[in-house]
Amino acid sequence: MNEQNIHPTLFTYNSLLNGLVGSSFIESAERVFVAMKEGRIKPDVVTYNTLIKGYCKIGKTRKATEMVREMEVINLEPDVVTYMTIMQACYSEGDVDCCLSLYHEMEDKGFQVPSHCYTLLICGLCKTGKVLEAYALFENMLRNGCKGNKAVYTALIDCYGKSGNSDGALRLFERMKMDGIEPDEVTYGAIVNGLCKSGRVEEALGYFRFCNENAVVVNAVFYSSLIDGLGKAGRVDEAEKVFDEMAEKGCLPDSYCYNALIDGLCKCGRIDDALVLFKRMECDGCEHTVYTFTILISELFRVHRNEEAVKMWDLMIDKGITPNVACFRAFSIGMCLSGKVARACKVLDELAPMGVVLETAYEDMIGALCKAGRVKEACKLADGIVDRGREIPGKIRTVMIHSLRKAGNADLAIKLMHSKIGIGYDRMRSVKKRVKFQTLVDN
DNA sequence: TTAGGGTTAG
Repeated sequence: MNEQNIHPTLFTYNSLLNGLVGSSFIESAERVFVAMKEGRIKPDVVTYNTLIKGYCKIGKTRKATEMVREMEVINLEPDVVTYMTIMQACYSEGDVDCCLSLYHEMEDKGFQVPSHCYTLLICGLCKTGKVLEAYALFENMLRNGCKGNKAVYTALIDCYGKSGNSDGALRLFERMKMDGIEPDEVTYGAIVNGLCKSGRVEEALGYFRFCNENAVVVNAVFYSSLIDGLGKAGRVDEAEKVFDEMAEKGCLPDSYCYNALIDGLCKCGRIDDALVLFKRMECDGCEHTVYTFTILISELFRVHRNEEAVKMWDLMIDKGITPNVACFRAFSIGMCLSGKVARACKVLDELAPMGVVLETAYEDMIGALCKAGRVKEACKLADGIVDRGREIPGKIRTVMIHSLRKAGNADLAIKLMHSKIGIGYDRMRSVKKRVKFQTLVDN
């Protein structure tokens, strides 16, 4: 046996490292890595890439990036795999800017940019709604000899649809087929969603029929878009039919489907049917979500069933569902307009210790009151907010001015702009004369 | 021995 067979080779080390990283034994991998650096066989680019993958896998993208710098220090050139590993991690974290800068770095270094790199960039840009940049990169991708793929086309189609350009989406759809890429249920889902969002429900139904006739199995995402589109177009009876049909076809409605139908029923004034479906949702084993509650709370307030709306809110909190900004907006606006401004503020205070911070809450409440012409109550609320030191007076003042202007009350907005209301009160809340908002409507 | 993507909501 020669020496090479007795001692572990670089290949052995790297394989060992890969196994450890694959099982998320990162600390053991680090020990092996240190041993390599101190030993006879020095780490190579594969060693580094493997460890970088390990860091990315456990969410330590920063540490992974530091490893690249370490490579540069020892004159070990990072390769395409190094860049792609980190880019994949950035993509998973939703950091498209990081992906872009890695891409530019690769280009600067003269690397052959892999097709998957373009895929990640285009999908990332589409997710953030940057349709033009995404399309420009798509053209780059083709120019550089890469072929379009299902994910790229679907992401672009979805992004075009969401930006209100369904015609652009349909053109890409045709191009995709010409390119020899077969659309699947996800692609059709994106098409249907885009069409529904721009009110082209009839065409969406056409694609639905096409899928049914051509053995394209429609999934719950597709159904939810269609149910939502039909409901928003006031065709809730058809939405109900589609909803029932999906279960018959063995596709269980998920919370998106329930919420879309509940919303459609509300929009058609069938709140009681919506409440029945709300109960059925739970019985069918489908969890209520913050969206379910938001839809129902808004609608109950809208039809002045205020008590029930409040009960709905309490039920949500009892169930441990955390309200988001939109949900609290629906609740607080309803409360303000039904004259319970103080109660809405109290609820907001109670949410803070639960770790729920709703940044625009006061703006929404002041805005709703101004819009309803209830400026006096808006002023009282504004004073209350400043009294409790919840916001700096200057910000509340700006909010009031914007709200008044938006509500068409330009006279009061100008009066507030030129007055000293809210000013003269410093951030340290030392006692200083402060002119109350209330004085705006007192005389 | 090292990198893999896309669709749903007020």
